[in-house]
Amino acid sequence: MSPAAGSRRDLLIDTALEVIVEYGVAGTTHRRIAAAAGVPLGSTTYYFADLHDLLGAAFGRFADEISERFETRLARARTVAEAITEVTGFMLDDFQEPRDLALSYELYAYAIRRPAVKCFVEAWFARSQQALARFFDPVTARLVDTFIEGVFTYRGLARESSDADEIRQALSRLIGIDPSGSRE
Amino acid sequence: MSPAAGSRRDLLIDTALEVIVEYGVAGTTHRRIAAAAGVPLGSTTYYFADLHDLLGAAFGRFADEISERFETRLARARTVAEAITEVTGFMLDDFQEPRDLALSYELYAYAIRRPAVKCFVEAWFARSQQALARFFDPVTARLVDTFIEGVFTYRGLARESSDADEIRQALSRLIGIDPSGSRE
Amino acid sequence: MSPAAGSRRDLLIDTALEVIVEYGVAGTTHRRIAAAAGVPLGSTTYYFADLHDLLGAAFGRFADEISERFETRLARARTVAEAITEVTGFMLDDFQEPRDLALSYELYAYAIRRPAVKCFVEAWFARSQQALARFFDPVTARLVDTFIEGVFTYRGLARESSDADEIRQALSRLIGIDPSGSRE
Amino acid sequence: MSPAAGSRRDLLIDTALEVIVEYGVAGTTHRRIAAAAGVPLGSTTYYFADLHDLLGAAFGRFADEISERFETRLARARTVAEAITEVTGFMLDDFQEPRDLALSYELYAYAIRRPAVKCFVEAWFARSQQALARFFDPVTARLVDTFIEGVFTYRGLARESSDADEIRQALSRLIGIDPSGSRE
DNA sequence: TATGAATGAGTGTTCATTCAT
DNA sequence: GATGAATGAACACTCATTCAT
Repeated sequence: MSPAAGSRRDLLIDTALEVIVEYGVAGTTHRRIAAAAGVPLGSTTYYFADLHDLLGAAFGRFADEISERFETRLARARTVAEAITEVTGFMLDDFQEPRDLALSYELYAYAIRRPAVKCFVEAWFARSQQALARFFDPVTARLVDTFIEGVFTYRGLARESSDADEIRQALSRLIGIDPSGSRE
Repeated sequence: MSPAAGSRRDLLIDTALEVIVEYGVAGTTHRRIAAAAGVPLGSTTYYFADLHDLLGAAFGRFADEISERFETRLARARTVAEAITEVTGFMLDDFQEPRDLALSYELYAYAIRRPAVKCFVEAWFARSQQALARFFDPVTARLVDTFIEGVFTYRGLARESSDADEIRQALSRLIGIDPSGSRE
Repeated sequence: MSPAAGSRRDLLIDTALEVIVEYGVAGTTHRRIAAAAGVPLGSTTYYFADLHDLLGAAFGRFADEISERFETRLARARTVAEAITEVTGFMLDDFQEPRDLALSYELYAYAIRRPAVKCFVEAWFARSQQALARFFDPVTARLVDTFIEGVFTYRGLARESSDADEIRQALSRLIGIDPSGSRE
Repeated sequence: MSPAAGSRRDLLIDTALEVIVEYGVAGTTHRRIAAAAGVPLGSTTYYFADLHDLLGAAFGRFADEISERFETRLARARTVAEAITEVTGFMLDDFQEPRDLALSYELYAYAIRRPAVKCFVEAWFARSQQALARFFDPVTARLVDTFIEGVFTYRGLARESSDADEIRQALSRLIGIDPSGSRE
C-alpha cells in the first residue's frame, strides 16, 4: 500500500464515520462518503470491496479509538480510587457527544447481524476488561465495564442520567469498597 | 376503527418488528413488511403515513412490551431481595434472545435521530425507574436501571457476560446491602 | 340531480379549477380536490366517472365563464370604437392574473389530446367571434379574436407586453380604421 | 463530454420532446422516455438530475429550434413585404402540425409554474421581436409577434383559422401599410 | 345515496456495483 | 492504479379506481 493510497483509504474510513454520525448506517452510501471526503465515487469501491467492507473498517477504527482512549485514561491511575476517577472521567469527559454515542449505538445495531463487526465490539469490551484488570478481579472488571456500558446508554437516551458523584459512588459500591476508602 | 382494520394495523406493527429483527432497520422496507405480513404493499402506506411512521409505531409497541414485562416482574416482588431476584430474572429470562436484544440496539440507533422515537425510550427508562422506586430511592433506582442496560449490551455483544450470581451480587452491592441480607 | 348533489358537484368543479391553478393539471388529483373542497375522497368519483370527467367539467365551466365575461363586455358597446375599448378592457382588466392565464394555458395543453375538451375551446372562440360579429365582418372578427389570444399569451409569458394604447392602436389597424376614427 | 455521452443526452432530450407530443407533460415519465429512446431507465437520471431537469432541457431545445427557424425565415426577407411573406410562411408552413403546436401549449402551461422554463419562452419571444426589428419599430415588432402567437393558438384550437391571404392582410394592416404596398 | 376502506399499478429517484479505459 | 460512465434492481410513496356497506 503506497502512502498516497493508504492516506486516501484512511480518509475514506474517517469520513465514513462522519457520515454515519450524520446520517446513520441506513443513510450511509458510497456517494455520501465520496462527496464528504472529496474523492471520486469510484475510489470507494476501489479501496473497499463493498460498502460493508468500508463500514466494517470504519467501525473497527472507531472501536480501536475508544479502546485506546480508555487505556490511556486508566494508564494514569495508580490506585483503585484513581481508577474510579479515571473511569468516571472517561465516561463523562472523553466520550464525545453526540458523535461517540451515535457511533456506539449504530455499531451495536450493525454488529448484531455482522459477525466480523461483532468481533470488534467483543475485542473492545475485552480490552476494557483487561485494562480494568490491573485494579480489579476479572469478575469485578467485567461488572464495572458492564456498568460503564449502561451509563453510555443512559447518557444518550434517558431523560436524566447519573452525575459524576453518583457514578463514582456506584462504582465504589460495585467494587465492594467504601466510596471514601483508600485502596483495593 | 373496525376490528378488521385494527387487526391489520396491528399485524403490520408486529410484522415490522419481526422484519427489523431479521434485517435491521436499514433492511426494513415496505415490501418486506407487506410480504411477511401477507398483505398488499399498498396497505402499508394506507395505514401509516410513511415508513418512519410504521417503524415508530413498531418501536413504540416494543418499548411498551418491555416496560410491561418489567413491571409485571417487579409486581411480584415484596422485599428488596425479591426485587433483586426479579430484576435478575428479567434480564436473564424475560429478555428474549436474539429478538429483544436486536430490537433494543436497533431502537437505540434509530432513536438518536428521531426525537419522537427517542421519547419512547425515555418513557421506557422512566417507567423502569418508577417500578424500581417501590424498593429503592430514585438515585439508586436509576443506577440499577443503568446497570440493567449495561447487562443487556454485554449479553448481546460481549464474549461473555455475567451470570445470575454475579448479577445478583452486583445488584446487591449497587444498592448498598449485603448480598445475602434481607431488609425491608 | 338533487340540489344538495348539484351543489356538491358544483363545488367540486370550482375546486378543481382552483387546484389546477395551484398545481397544474399534472398535479391535480382526486385527493387534492377533495381535500381543498372539504369533501370525502369518495365523492369525487361518485359525481364524476373519473378524473378526466371532472377536469373536463371544470374546463367547460371555465370556458363558459370567460365567454360570458367577454359577451357582457361587448354588450355594453354601441359603436366600433366602444367595441375596441371593451375588448381592450377585457384583455387588460377582466382577465385575472394569474388564475385565468394559468387556466387558459392548462386548458389549451389539455385540449390538444382531448377532443371533448377541445370542443369547449372551439365553442369559446366561436362565441367570441360571434360577439365580435356585431361590429365586424366574420373574417375581421376572427382576426381580432386571434389577436386577443396572442395578447393573452404575451401577457403571461413575455418579458413585456403591449399596453392599452398599443393594443387599442393595433386593434384599430387590424379592423382597418383610423385609430381616432368614428365608426365602422 | 465524449461524443457518445453527448449523443445519448441529446437523444434523451429529443425523445422527451416526442413523448411530450404524444402524451403531454402530464404523461411524460422517465420510463416512457427511456423506452422510446431505447436506453436503460437509469440513464435518464444519470444524465439529468430529475425529470424537470430533462423536461426543462427539452423545452429549451424546442424554443431554440423555433427561434432558429423564425430567424432563418426572416433572414431571407429584404423588404417589409417579403418579411410579411416570410412570417406568414413561418406560421403556416414551418410550424409543424401537431408537433409544434402541442409542444407550444405544453411549454406554456409548464412554464407558468417554472421560472427557469419561463425564461426560455421569454427568450424565444425576445428573439422573435429582435428578428422582426430589422423591419419594424419595436412596438410594431411586438405587436406582430403577439399576433403570430394568436395565430398559433387559433390554428391548433379553433374550428377555423385564418388562411394565408387573411393573415397577410392582417399583418399589413397591423404594421400600418397598404397590403399591396411596397416600401423597403 | 354516499363513503371509507382498500389495492395494484406505476412514479420519481437512489444507489451498489461493474467495467472499460 | 484509479475513475468516470453506466445500469438494473429496488425503494418510498402516490393515486385512480373499485367496492362493500
